[in-house]
Amino acid sequence: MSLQTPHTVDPDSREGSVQRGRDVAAAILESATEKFHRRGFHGASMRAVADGAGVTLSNVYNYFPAKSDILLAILRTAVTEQIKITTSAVAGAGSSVVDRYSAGVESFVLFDLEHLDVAFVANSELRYLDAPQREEIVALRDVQQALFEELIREGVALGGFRTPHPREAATATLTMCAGVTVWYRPSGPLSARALARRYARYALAIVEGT
Amino acid sequence: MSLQTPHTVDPDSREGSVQRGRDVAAAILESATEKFHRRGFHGASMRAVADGAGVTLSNVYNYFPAKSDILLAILRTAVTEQIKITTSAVAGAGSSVVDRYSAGVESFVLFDLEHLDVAFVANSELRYLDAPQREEIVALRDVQQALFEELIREGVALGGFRTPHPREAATATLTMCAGVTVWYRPSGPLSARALARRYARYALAIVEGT
Amino acid sequence: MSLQTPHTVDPDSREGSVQRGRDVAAAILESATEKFHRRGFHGASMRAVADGAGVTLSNVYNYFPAKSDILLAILRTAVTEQIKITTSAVAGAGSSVVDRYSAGVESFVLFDLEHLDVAFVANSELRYLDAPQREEIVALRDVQQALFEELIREGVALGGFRTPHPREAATATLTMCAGVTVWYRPSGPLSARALARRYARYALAIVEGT
Amino acid sequence: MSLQTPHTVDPDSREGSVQRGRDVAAAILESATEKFHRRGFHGASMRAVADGAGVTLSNVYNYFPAKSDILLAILRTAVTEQIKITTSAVAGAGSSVVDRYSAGVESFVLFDLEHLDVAFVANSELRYLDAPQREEIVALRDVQQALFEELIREGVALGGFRTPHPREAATATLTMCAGVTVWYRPSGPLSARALARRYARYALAIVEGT
DNA sequence: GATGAATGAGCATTCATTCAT
DNA sequence: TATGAATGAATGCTCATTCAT
Repeated sequence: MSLQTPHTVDPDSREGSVQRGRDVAAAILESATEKFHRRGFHGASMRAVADGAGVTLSNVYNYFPAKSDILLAILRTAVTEQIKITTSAVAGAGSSVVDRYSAGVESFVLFDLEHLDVAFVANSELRYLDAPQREEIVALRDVQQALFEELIREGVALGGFRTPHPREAATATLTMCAGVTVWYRPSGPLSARALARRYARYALAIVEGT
Repeated sequence: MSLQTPHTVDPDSREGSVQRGRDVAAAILESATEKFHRRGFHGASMRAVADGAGVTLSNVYNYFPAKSDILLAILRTAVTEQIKITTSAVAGAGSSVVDRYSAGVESFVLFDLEHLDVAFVANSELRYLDAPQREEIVALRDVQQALFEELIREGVALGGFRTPHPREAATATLTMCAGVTVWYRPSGPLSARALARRYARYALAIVEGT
Repeated sequence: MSLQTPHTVDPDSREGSVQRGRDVAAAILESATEKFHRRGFHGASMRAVADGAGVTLSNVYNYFPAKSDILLAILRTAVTEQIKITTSAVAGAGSSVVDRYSAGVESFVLFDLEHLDVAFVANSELRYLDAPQREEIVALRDVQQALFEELIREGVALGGFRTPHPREAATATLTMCAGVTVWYRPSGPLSARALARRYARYALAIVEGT
Repeated sequence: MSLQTPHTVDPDSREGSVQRGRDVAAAILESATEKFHRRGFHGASMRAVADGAGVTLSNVYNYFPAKSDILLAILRTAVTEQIKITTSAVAGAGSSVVDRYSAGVESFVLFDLEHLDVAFVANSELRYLDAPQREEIVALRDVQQALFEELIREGVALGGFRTPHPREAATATLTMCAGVTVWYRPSGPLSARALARRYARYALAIVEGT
C-alpha cells in the first residue's frame, strides 16, 4: 500500500488534466521514495526518479521545482498521515491510559511497517532538507512526539506509569519504534501486526507501566 | 576523544609542523567522519574530505584507494572498538546477569555518546558500502548483537529476565540505543553518563528484568 | 568530403545558425576523428573533442554514452562505407578477374586517400575498443578481407593469378594499401587517383597476375 | 628474445652500480615496450610501466627524465638495430641484386617478427614523440628506407627490376612488411622464417623483378 | 502539461612528475 | 641509486536544472 496513490479514487474525476496531473505527481513521489530508500537522497539522481516513474526528466520539474521539494512532499505526507493514524488509534481505544498508549504505539509501528520505504526515508533523509523545509517537518514530528509524551504524563499523573522522565522515555520509545524500518522484512516470520503488538509491550515496559 | 587519533603518541615526535606531525590517514578519517555525518556519504565530496583534513585531494588517494574504503575504515574501527568496550564492560561488571547486562548497555550507549559522529555514520551510512565490504561490517555487528542476545538468554534461563523473545528484545534495544546519536547534543542538560544509565534502565525494562 | 556529414541535406533547412544547422552528432564525430588522428584515442580528451565540435562537453554525452562509443561509431561508418564502395567497384568493373581485382584494390586505396584521417583511425585505434565492440568491427573487416580473398581464389582457379597463398597475399595487400594513410599528404606531387592505380599494380604483382 | 636485455652478459661486470643500472633501465624498457604495445603510449601509465619492471615509480625517473624519453629509447634501439641487421644481411648475400634485395627484405621482416612488440610500437607510437625527438627517429628511418630504395634503383639500372617508381615501391614494400606486426601470432601455423621468405617474394613482385 | 536538447558546475579518480631523505 | 609521500592538472563522466517549443 502506497501513501502516494490513494486506492479509492472517484471514477468521475479520472479524466481531465487535473487528475492526470495527480497521477504523474504520485508516480514521481512513489519512484522517488523507492530511489531515496535504496540509494539515499544524494545517491539517487533525478533521472533515476524520472525513469522509475515512467516520466520525462523535464516533466518532473513541472510538478516539483527542485529535488528537495520531492523529498519535502514525501516527508510531509508521511508524517502528517502517521499523526492522523496514531491520533485516531488513541481516540478509538479503551478509556484506560495503558490501552490508549498501547494503541498509539501499536498503530505507530504498524504505519512504519506498512510503509517501510516511506517511513525509512522520513527517518533517514530529513537531514538533507534545507533549514526552512526541515523545520516544517520537525514541527510536525514535535506534534507526533507531544502526542505520546502527553499520554505518558497522563499515565504518570494517574499512577499507571512510573517513569521519572516522560520526555526521554517518549524519545527513546519513538526512536526504538522507528528502528523497525531498518531491519524488518515482510518476508520474515513475524507479521507486521504481531511485531507492532510486541513493540507496544516494550513501550509499556519503558514507561514502567504496571 | 577521537577514534582515529591514536592515544599513544611519542611526545618527542610532536615537533615539526602540526599538520605533518598528525598522521595523515587519521586526519582524513576524522574529516571524512565529520563530512559523512553532516552531508551523508554521497553528499560529501572527496574534495570536502581532503580540505577538511588539510590534505591535497590527490594525496587522499595515496592512503585510501577509493571513497568507499574511507567509509569502510571508519565503520570497521567504530564497530570493532565498540565491541571491545562493551565486552570488557560486561566482563568487569558484577556477577549478576542484571549487572552485566546493564553494564553492557550502558557502555554501548556511552560509546555512541562519546563518538557521536562516528557512531551516527556507522548506523546510517553502512548501506552505501558495496556487498563485500558491507558484509564484513554486518558480520561484526552480528558479533555485537550476539553479545547482548546471549546475556538476555542467560538472564531468561536464570529467571532474572522474563521476555519471551530474546532476539527481538535485543534488536529493539540496540536500535533504541543507537538512536541517541540522532538527537543527543552534548550541550544539552543531560550528561552522557546519566543518559547512558537511563537507557540501561529502559533496556532492563524491555527484557522484563525484575 | 567527410564521411560524417550526410550528402543529402534539405537546402531549405539550412537557415539558422551555421552551428545549429549542422548535425551535432556529425560535428562530434568529425572532431573526434581529427583528434583521434592527431593525438590517438587515449591522447585525445573528451573536452578537446567537444571543443573541436563547437559543443559543450556535457552535451557530447547526450549523443554518445561513452568515449568508446564515438570511436565505435567512426569505425563502423568507415568500414561499412569502404565495403560498400569496394563491392560496387568490383561489380561495376569489366568481366575479367584482373579488371575486377584491380578495380577493387584501386577503390579501396582511393577510399583511404579520400578519407585519410578516418581510415587512419580505423586502422590504428581499433585495438582500444573493448572486446564486444571490437568484435563487431573485426567481423566487418573480415567481410572486406573475404571480398578480396575470394577474388584472388577465383583468379587462381581461372589461371590468371598464380600465387600459392591467396589468404596471405590478401592480408599483405590490404596492410600495404592501408599503409598509405600513414604517409600520404594530398599536397604532395602524386594525385590520389594516380597513387591508387599504382597500388592496384602492386596488388596484381603480389598475386602474380600475368 | 628482447632487444633490451642482451643475452650475452660479461659475468665480471655483473656487480657494481653501473651494471645494476643497466639492468634496471633494461627492465624499464622491456616493461614499457609491453605496456605501450598493449595500451598505447597514452594509455599506459608510468605506474604500470614501473610495476611491470618491478621497480619503484620514482626510480624510473632516475633513469628516464620523462615518459617520452622511454619511448624515444625504445624507438632508437629498435630502428638502429633493424638497420644494422638488414645492412649486414644485404652485405652477406650473393652478388646479384635480386639476392641482395631479397635478403634485405627477408631480414627486415624477420626482425619485426622476432621483436613483435618493439616493432609494433616503433611503427604505431612514433607519432607521439615531440618534434625534435620524432625527427631523430624519422632520420633513422630514412636511412632504412634509403637502403632499400638504393637497391631497387640499382636493380632497375641493371635491368633486373622494372618498376618505374623505385621510391613508391620501397615505401609500399616497407609498410607492407611492417604490417606483419599487426596480425602475426607466433602460435599460428606459419613460422617466422617461412613468412619472411614469402614477403621477400611479394617484395620482388612489387619491384617487378624477373 | 509535456518534451528533447542543452548547460555549467561538480563528481571520483588518475596522471606525469617532483621532492626530501 | 633508491624510496615514499606529495602535488596540480587533467581525466571521463554525471549532476540538477533550464529553455525553447
